[in-house]
Amino acid sequence: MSNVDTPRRRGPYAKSAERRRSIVDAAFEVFASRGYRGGSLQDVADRVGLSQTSLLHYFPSKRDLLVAVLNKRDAEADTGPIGQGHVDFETTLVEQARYNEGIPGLIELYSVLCGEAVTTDYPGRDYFVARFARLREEYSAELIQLREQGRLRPGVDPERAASSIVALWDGIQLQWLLDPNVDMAACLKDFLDSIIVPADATPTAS
Amino acid sequence: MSNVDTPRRRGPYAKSAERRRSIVDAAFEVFASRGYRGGSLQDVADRVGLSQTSLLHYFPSKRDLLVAVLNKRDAEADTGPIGQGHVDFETTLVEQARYNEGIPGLIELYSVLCGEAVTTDYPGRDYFVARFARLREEYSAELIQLREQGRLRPGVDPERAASSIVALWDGIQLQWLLDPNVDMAACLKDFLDSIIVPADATPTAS
DNA sequence: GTCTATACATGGATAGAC
DNA sequence: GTCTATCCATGTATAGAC
Repeated sequence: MSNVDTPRRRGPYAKSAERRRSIVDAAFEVFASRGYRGGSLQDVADRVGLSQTSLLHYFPSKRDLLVAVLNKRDAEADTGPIGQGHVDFETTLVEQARYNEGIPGLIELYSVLCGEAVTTDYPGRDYFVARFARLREEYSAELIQLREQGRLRPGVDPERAASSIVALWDGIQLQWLLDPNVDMAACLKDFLDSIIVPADATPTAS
Repeated sequence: MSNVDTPRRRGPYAKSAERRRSIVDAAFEVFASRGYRGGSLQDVADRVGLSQTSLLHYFPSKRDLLVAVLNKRDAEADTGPIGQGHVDFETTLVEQARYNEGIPGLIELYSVLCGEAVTTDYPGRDYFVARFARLREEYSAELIQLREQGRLRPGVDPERAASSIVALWDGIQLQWLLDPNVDMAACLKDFLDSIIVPADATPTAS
């Protein structure tokens, strides 16, 4: 609110924010490799070089830390290969998938927490429910738009196809984590080609 | 070895086997709703009406119990809608998916443990690695067979398609668990139709 | 802000009586 | 086979000194 744009005070505030960032980074790694339930605050604290209690000074509870980690995940996932220029739906997704192969930690975190999300009393459940709902809507809207351009193959249901894109992506990540030989991007591309007509196949002119 | 076929002794052995079964059943439920790491032996013991230490008499460690649960999962998953008569690859899969909607516990267990499987030092990791490898081989073989029958659509790569079938299935289960409105079987059918020509479309005669 | 000390619960697993 | 008692490790979280 006040003066976020003018970082006049370089004092404790800046340091505190940095601390928080490094804590979230550490928690990200811990949760990715051990899960939320399996990871401990002590693990996180050790990586930051802080005592477990000091860590709780920044994040009052483990749950709060998870929320922060999930937010960071969103931020990192948005940092895709392409900036904001809307190129092509299919191209964007495939490039994103290819790009993700370079950041296995992100995929690991996602897959682990997503599996845990279906358990009872899980703090991150709502996050995944909302995420899935949002992705389905977004992709569905994209597909409807493609249909209007005559690029959606006949008989394809946008809603179901949107669910399937998300599903295929999530599922292929699981396989890839357990066997890196699986070609995530290729699988995704094959599927997208089966429901979408390539852009250069129906242009106005060539 | 000795006389398994002749259940002469109805004594302690039969009872012990029954106990083991009920313990595995309870563990199945506990791991399904809380995960392996989140579930406790005490939870399991309480459901069976046994002390936690008595439970360890049957399964020396929590890890052993997980193995037993995973084996039970295989057994239950094999108990599909169709017996053993090989009808049609696509039909079999879709009916299996539809059937699974009636046993959410099985799906929940699978999804949770599968997510945990990508964490470090997880006892069930090998199980899932092997399972994925086997499914990919099986499906791939089926698709190659279909190709020989001229029922595989042109341009479809059997290996990748096999991976994708498994991936789509796993992923759609996750979504379904978090939102029952998602139509698992329909998504699977759509995808299969996009790579396989329906059986009644290329028969010898009609 | 950072720490030590500690509370308090829960976890898996063992020893040994019955 | 089943239990109680117990061990020992680990977990999250709090209190309070510095």
